[in-house]
Formats: sequence, C-alpha cells, structure tokens
Amino acid sequence: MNYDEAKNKFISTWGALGTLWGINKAMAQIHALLMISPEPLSMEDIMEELQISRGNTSMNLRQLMDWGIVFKENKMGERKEFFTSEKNVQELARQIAKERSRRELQPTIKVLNDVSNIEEDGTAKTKELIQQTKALHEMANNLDIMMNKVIGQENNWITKALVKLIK
Amino acid sequence: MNYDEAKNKFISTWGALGTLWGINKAMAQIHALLMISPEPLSMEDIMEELQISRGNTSMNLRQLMDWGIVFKENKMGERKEFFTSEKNVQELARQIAKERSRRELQPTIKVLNDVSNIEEDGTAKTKELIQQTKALHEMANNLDIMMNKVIGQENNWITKALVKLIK
DNA sequence: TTAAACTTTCAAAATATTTTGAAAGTTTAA
DNA sequence: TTAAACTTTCAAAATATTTTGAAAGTTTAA
Repeated sequence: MNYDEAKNKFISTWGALGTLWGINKAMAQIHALLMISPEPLSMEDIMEELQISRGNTSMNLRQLMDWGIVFKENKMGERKEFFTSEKNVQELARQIAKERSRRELQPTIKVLNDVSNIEEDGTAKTKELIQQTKALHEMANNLDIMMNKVIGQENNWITKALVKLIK
Repeated sequence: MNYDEAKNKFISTWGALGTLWGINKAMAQIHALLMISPEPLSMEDIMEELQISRGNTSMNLRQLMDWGIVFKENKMGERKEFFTSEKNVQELARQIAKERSRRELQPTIKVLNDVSNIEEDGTAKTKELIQQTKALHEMANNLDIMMNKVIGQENNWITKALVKLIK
C-alpha cells in the first residue's frame, strides 16, 4: 500500500465511522484529512482534495469548530483562512466525550429522570415504566460520570491508568 | 405527567437517541416499547402502538434480535409470535458494547493498523500519516479492550466497581 | 393435503438528509 | 471609499434512508 492508497483508505474509513458517532460523511472526511495533514489547509485545498463544494466545506468546517476539534489558523501575509485539527489523540477523545455528554447524554438523563418520577398508581404497566426508566437513568448517569471523569483527567490518563485498572 | 405522557416521552426520546448509536427511529422505538411493557407484545400490538406498517415492524424486530436485545417468545395456545426485550439494563449495556465493538471498532482497528504500517519514505506527509494513524490505532485498541473487559465481567460490575475506581 | 393464520420480502413511494452553487455578505488592502 | 478576495447562506437538486403494503412464503391445525 502506497501513501495515496493509505491516505484514501484512512479518509474513507474515518468518514464511514463518523456517521456512527453522529456526524456526516463530509464532516468526518474533512476531519480525517486535517488529522493527517502536516500543514494547515485552506478551504480551496479541502474542496480540491475531497471533491466537495464550497458551501459544503464551509458548513462542515464550522461544525467541526463547534465541536472544538478543528481550528482556524492565519498565515502571515495570506488573506484566506487555514484550518488544522486537534492533533493530539487524547485531547481529541476528551473533546468528543465532552461534547457527546453535553449534546446527547445530558438531555436523555433529564427525560429519564422526569419519566421515572411519575406517580405510582399501582398498575403493572406504571410499575414497569418506573422501574425500567429508573434503571436506565442510573446507567446513563454512571456513563456520564465516567465520561466527565475522563474529561477532567490529564491527557494520558485513559491509556495509562484505566486500561491497567481494568485488566 | 401521567402514564401515557411519560410513556410517549420515553419512547420518542429513546427513538431520537437510537439514531445516535446507529439504529433507526422505528427500531429504537420498538425497543423502547418492549423495554417498558410488562407483557410480551405481538407484531399487531407493536404496529398498533407505534402506528407503523407490518413490514417495518417485521424488519426492525429481526434486526433487534440480531443485536441480541430482543427475543421471540411463544405463548401457549397462541399461533402468533410475541416479543420481549432484554429487561436487565446491565445485560443490555453489555450486549450493545459487544455488538458495537464487533461491528464498528474492530473493522476500524484493522484499517488503522494496515494504514499505519505503510512504508516510511522520509516525506513529512507520510510521517504524519503513520504517526497519527498509529496514535488512533492505540486509542481504538484501548477502547476495545475496555469494552471487552466490560463484556467479560459480572453484571453489576460497571456500576459498582468502575464508578468507584474512577471517583 | 388444505387452508387459515400468520411472517417475510421487496419494489415503489415517501421522507429525510446532504450537497450544490449562485447570490449575498464580509473583510482587507490600497 | 472602493473593489478584490475571500466566506457564508440558503433554496433547489441530488442522494440516501426509511416506510409502506401487497404479494410471496411459511407454519400449523385439522
């Protein structure tokens, strides 16, 4: 496998995976491209490499910046904007964990909490609803605590400490 | 909030969340419905409750069974099939972790491994590609180890042990 | 066997998401 | 100011996904 094959394979795999953590193909591919680019890239560069339109590039770059994993960079003497990704994989993981907790887990936890606190009326169906949503609430909460602990830790923490503890 | 409001809220929230771990709305809603139903439900029951077609119900139930979180159940003297979900939340989490590892993480790890083993040719771009995919490979691998440890553990393990260790 | 009671399949329709690209907007240098 | 060099917005088009429901398939009781 040569450089170009490897590069394309990485970009398309990352793109496919991205759809599974809730971001679209173009967004994941832009991220993948920036991830392995030694130099910041301009919008033109990205459009060219991935064969996508200007509008698409602009919108997805903005979203990646919202996620906090891509940054705008200015080059001396250049008018246009350049972009880089967070290159540190640990930091990337922390950022993703943080955003997913905020966007998905927290709202779900709130609903589970609300639902599990309805009034018991003695019927089997109400009992079951309360019991199951309580259990899910506890589990989601634990997951959230875990993710937030990870966020609060030093960078190498996940790799070094947790894996060892778990073995 | 009364029973019906709570039930609907739970079903639609679970449905929305589902799309984020890679299953579609109908599939997640069927799962939610079974999760809080004290009795096994027939295909008719599900169609009726969620207002979805027979075909849709059939296909999504099959997929949930593939995931190993919904089971067919036969009622004495009844010809039609009934369905229940895995009611134990810990077991549900284990099953989801196991399937996600198998379906998403493992294939990605393989690609990362292949890509990070291309031949070094001294250029900056190749060096960056190798370095970044190696780091991602290590991280994905650790995540996979974690998830598989969870799978191997006794049921209450996640809640009881891990959360305490992490505090 | 048969036929009733069910489930599954799959092409077509409906819906949702993504992408495009031109127009509008913004910034900067002169 | 102005106008060139850029970025963003957004309606329309393209594409992808989901849903429907009728037809085909399967199972079971008699």
